[in-house]
Amino acid sequence: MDTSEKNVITSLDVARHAGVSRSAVSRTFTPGASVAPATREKVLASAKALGYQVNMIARTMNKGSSNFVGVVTAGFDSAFRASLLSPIAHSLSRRGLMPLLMNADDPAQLEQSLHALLSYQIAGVILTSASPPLSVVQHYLDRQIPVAMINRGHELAGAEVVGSDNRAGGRMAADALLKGGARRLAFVGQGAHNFSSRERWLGFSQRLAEVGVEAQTVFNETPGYQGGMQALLALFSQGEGPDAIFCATDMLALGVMDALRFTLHLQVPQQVQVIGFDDIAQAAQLAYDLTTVRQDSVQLAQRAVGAIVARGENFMRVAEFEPVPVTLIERGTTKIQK
Amino acid sequence: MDTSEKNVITSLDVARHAGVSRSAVSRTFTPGASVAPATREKVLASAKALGYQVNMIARTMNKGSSNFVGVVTAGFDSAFRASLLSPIAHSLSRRGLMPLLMNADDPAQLEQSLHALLSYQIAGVILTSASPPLSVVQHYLDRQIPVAMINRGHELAGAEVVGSDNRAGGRMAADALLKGGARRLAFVGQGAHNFSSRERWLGFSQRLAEVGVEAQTVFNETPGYQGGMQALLALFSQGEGPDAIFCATDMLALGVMDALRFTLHLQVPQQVQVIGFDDIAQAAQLAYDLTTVRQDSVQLAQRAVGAIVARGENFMRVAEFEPVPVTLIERGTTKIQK
DNA sequence: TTGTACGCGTTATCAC
DNA sequence: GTGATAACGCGTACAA
Repeated sequence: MDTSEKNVITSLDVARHAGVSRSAVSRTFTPGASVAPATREKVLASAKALGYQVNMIARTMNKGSSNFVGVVTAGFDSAFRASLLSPIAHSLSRRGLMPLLMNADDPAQLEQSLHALLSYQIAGVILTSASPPLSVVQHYLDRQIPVAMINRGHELAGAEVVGSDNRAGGRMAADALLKGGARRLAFVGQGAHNFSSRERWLGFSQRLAEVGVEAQTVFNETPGYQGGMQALLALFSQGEGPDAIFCATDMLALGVMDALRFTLHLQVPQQVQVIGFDDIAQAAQLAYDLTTVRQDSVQLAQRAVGAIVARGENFMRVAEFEPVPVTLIERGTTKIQK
Repeated sequence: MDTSEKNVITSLDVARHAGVSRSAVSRTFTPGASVAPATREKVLASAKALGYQVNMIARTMNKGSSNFVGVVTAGFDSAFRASLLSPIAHSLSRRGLMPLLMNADDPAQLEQSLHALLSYQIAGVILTSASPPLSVVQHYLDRQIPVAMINRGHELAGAEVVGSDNRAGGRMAADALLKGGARRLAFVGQGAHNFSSRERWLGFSQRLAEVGVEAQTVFNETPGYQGGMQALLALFSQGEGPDAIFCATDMLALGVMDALRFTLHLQVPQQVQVIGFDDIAQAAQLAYDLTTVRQDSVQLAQRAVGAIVARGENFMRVAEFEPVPVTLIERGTTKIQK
């Protein structure tokens, strides 16, 4: 019972079944081709009958470019980045593009992987991570492959940049804390090399400067929950300590909150107000109920995908950066006075 | 300055540069081919000089199968599933395979997408979601494409099944709660159609039966945090309510805890003990400090990838299911009595 | 509008 | 061990 027949249907099979030529079949499945409605019908009928679908690999080979889009992400454990992944996959799929996943956790491996992507004739690359080396990214641009970066600086001419209005978010945070009566403000962020963290701090401190206040700042290399705890203990290790803290990410804020409550036994928000950034799902849980600045991850994803597509059609297009609006979500870690 | 030269290097370019034939180049880059060390050296040198890399698309077309592996996931928002994604990508990459991401959030779209994967000559599919329709999966098996499913039942002959030892985990949870003096036990799980949830409940209730105890159970259709809150309120809506609760996932447990603490104002673990399942990062945060049964996601990922590879080499191999061990992580939501 | 013929870059087969 | 040659399945200029 050796049924090792080639079970795969090609355009030739469909052509024969429909009594037309292979090119007729090809044209039927090529958007924007010229086929007579009659033959088109015949072909589609035969295709459905045989279960034919275009071999994307063959199509890619002869057209020279695919519908693969590399999605580079470091740390799916980051809740916000994970929340970006789903809408990205969705947006790509809606436009007939295929997400090729690329893990950027290991910087050494990453450079290889990014280079390897080139041999797949990819249609573009989306970077959601803060880390990938720009040297490799330049390779893509040299080969006319569109690159979109989310929440990064405009360090690379020719790369599309999509991002939230981080500065406005920082200003919102400042206003909210001031409105709650804050007098000694602090900022907790990630390493100064981190673009979005720096932007949020800039917005925050600029707003404070306008009202003549200066904020204490801690840039911690350790990200996330642990980083937040460390940063908080550093803030309180000398002097009086702040009565209001703006954190560059929600995860930092959760660490800050837990260190405040369980290590220093301080009340949030009565003694110390806290604001985060991102609005991850966890921020809404009752144990934290964190006031935060929400990023619109669906919007970010759509813009990144849109940018890839647009630049695919015209690689030399002028990219104008327009930040995606953010929203203050007021919950229980700030004091609202009506 | 129209530099629209074909900038891409092919094996022919390398062949010419090295003064050999195209075949020699191809053999050099084909694992397990026979090339004279001397020519091999020449080829590699030329390849490096020109910046050549094998065109994977052309290779795929010629060989009839690619190194793409479809990774099907519903809801990256689920922390545990997200934690699976990173090791899967890593394991695949170590074996020279490429993860093609597939979002299963929209069931209607999913069936199309899964079908579309076929036109990419994929080498296999890994399902981490509980939902995908088995009908489509059968298509893959019919075409001799390996399929690995994580934490699902053996519903499909020929599909590789990888999973945690869910029953043992349920037993551990029972023992831990009993050891803490529990008398009125309850189980909170996801809909009965959910395989791993059911298995965990089976282990739990079997262990309890051995000591002559019966548990109250709530199977809630709503998953995650919200589902946990709902389930808990249901448990306490009549009668005395349990003094110990085993939840099929950590997210359910977090919802249960917050409803206990913030809605019913009960003490955890003094009045009610809680145990979760998964050990997501959030379980270790001080605000919850949740005792839980840890799944080894790295191990699960490696096995799934290994299964794909093994079955790719021999599609008819006999797959023996061996559950991945789980570990009880004791934290602050159970009472430990030495 | 339709069919014919060629090329995309690679690997497998076959003589040498 | 090496080099020529034939596929792989598709899109598309070209001629009809």
